[in-house]
Amino acid sequence: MFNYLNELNPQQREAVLHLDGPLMIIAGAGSGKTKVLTTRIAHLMANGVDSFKILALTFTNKAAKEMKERVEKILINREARNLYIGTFHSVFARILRAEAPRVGYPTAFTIYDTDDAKSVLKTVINELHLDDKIYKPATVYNRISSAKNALVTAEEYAKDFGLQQEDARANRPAIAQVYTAYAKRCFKNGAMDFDDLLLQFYLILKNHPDALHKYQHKFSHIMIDEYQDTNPAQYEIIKLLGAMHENVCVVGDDAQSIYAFRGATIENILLFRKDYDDVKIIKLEQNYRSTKQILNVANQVIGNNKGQIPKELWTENGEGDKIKLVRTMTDNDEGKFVADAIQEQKLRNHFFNRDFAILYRTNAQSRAMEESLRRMNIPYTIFGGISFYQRKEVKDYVAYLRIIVNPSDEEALKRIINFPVRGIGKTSLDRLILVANEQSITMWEVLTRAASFGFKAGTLEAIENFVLMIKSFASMLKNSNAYDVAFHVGKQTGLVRELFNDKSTEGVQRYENVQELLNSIKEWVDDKQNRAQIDEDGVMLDEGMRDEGEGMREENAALFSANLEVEANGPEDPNTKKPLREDVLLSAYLQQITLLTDADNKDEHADTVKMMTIHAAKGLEFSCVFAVGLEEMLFPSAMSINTREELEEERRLFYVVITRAKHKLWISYANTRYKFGQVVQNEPSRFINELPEDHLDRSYAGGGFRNQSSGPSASERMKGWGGSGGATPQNRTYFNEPKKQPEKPTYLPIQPPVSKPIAHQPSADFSPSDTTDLKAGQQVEHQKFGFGEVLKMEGAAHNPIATIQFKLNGEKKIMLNYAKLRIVE
DNA sequence: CGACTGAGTCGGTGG
DNA sequence: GACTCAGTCG
Repeated sequence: MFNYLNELNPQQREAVLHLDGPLMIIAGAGSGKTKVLTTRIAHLMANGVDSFKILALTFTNKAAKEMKERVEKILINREARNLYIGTFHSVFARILRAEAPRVGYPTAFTIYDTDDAKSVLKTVINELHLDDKIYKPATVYNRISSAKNALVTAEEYAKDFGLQQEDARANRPAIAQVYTAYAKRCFKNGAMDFDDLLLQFYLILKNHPDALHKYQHKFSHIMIDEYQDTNPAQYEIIKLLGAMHENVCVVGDDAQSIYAFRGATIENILLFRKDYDDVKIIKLEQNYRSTKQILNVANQVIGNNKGQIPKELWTENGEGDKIKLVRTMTDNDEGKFVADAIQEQKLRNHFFNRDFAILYRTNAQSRAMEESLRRMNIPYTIFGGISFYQRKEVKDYVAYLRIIVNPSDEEALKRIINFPVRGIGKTSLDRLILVANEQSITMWEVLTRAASFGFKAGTLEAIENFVLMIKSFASMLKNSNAYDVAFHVGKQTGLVRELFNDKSTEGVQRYENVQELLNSIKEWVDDKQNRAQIDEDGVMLDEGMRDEGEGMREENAALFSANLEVEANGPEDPNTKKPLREDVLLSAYLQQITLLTDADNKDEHADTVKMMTIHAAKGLEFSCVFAVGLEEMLFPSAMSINTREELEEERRLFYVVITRAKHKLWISYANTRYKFGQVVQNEPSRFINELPEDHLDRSYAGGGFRNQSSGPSASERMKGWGGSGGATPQNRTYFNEPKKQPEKPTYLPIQPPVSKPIAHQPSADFSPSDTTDLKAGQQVEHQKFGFGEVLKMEGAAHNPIATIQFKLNGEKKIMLNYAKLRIVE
């Protein structure tokens, strides 16, 4: 082991050497925070701390992964893999697999993402007969989320006079009811939302002394990254967990606190000092990232905020260029400028694509950038926006997997009950929900006992087949790993085949996405199995769950899979088959993917220009940064200019974007910009005025960059050929655009067949025939389309579809249940 | 039942 | 401009 301590400056070393007792590290941007954290972990282990007892919590999977890798690099032995490093959400989710039954949840509980949660909210809002124009799911979701982040349960919420008043003033007096109903429904579904992962864990620690005791012992040393981003729930949990050893080390930078909107509070930094008797405080102020010019600008900007923890970042790095201030006429010109500048820098200074980042306030701003980069043939990757696992086709597939692991999961059930079509339509679904609510049972229970609720014969048969199918999948859980189950499900349901048969561009993409999903499951299973083989003691300790004890684990594994079959096949002899190890089980996989974000699936090392929001860029660094859209109403956001607190958070955001840059920084704004399809004019951001003049290069700001081209602008020229700028999720990572796209829109899409039918006067004696036995080859007459010949018959028995070649109107697909056809011969 | 269409809406950041 | 929702039609 090399002497890692030599790599540190005095402050960093001091932080690493402080092994026991509370420690707070105030780490300025680019001051080597991750290095200190990882070195400290290594040092703890070198000094005899059991690697299983170290807990490190981050906010992103990426940060967790990086930390793991860097610890592994320092340590030569393989101890690093025993560390408990992860995001708050993933670590707590893992613990909850073992502890959730204490609060009445199943071990294989489902984690609802934001879409699932909003969908549940929509359901309960409707059931409460509230107007969903006023009680918008998104708004209500945020409100409930804030409550949970502040550890306010539905009960407490309803009792809190202040909250009731706030809601009344906002014309949403029934939020408390919605919260209660929502919580109840999630519980019934065996599902937790993101915030529940914190709230429920907290409740368990608070109400179950033995659980608290267990985890206090389990984690002798705790480290928290990005401490300024913690919310009260996280704060309280850390406080509980750390209360026994008091070996809590937090790292944060108040200047980079940008997550107040999801409940984070800087208060936690102040509170930390009060919670322990002697908190060691260390400041890291030497910046290793940026040039002097950039750092000076950053320092000045943040100086406009009141109440910062005093610190002054400095650097030994070179002077560097001045910051380039750019003004353009339109948002499209802004994009064009950025693309040109990237091209120029690549040629002149030999930068790679990967050296550039375009950072913006809102995701919507990516479009103008994309268009110009595409036009210049510059490869780019957009981070943020819709995650792979949120895509419809992927989510549908996953819904099947969810339902077999947790049949109470109503959201999953609703997605797939009639997909692919199996004759359980909206009417039947409504009925099902009605019965479930009346009887206070889950939809799944209604399905399993459908016969006793008087569904009509056809529907009943469809339901019974469906139930049988799901049960047969569930019976696989016990003996098969996640991949085998998933593969089987795809095959049996016809999901994969259906997508395969769709040869449209989107269809092919969807098929590929589903293949990708299967690959990811395979990879996950293989990875887990490989890791497992390394352990000699045969105990599954993968991510540090060893202390749970073997008995516990098997019990869990049995529980997961038993869930369904108990009713399906009767209790099984537990001795016939050994239960599968927990970590290759489908339920574990499902919980994990919900916590993945868009960024976790993309290659950050690819040689592409990176585009993302400033929020998403926190913790990252780039040689060249374009901070775009510095306009009033956009940055600062129109919604954040009413209070000092809000405005200061926007300013911190500005500070964050400046400090992402290592060598070169452009700050740009446009005079006009499209918003909701309309042009709006904006003033330059007030933050521009806070930039120190002597560090600015204004040669692009005097209107020097105008709409200089004589012809129509890039975006205008691109209009009309397809794609809304390529912002579709499928092709967000874009490599060398094939040159098939002409400079001018000479290509027009093929016109779809004429949609208006050529008039046909029905025969005088027209009367619809019984078409149940219609066969290919028969001659028919259609009320509107006229005479034709049946080419083929397809579709399910309850919904037959005929393809008919009409003499006047060409080939059409006709659904016999609705169309009126007369059989001629 | 489901694909299509026109109208209406739009508050942003994320695990 | 993009997305969702209610209504229409085959």
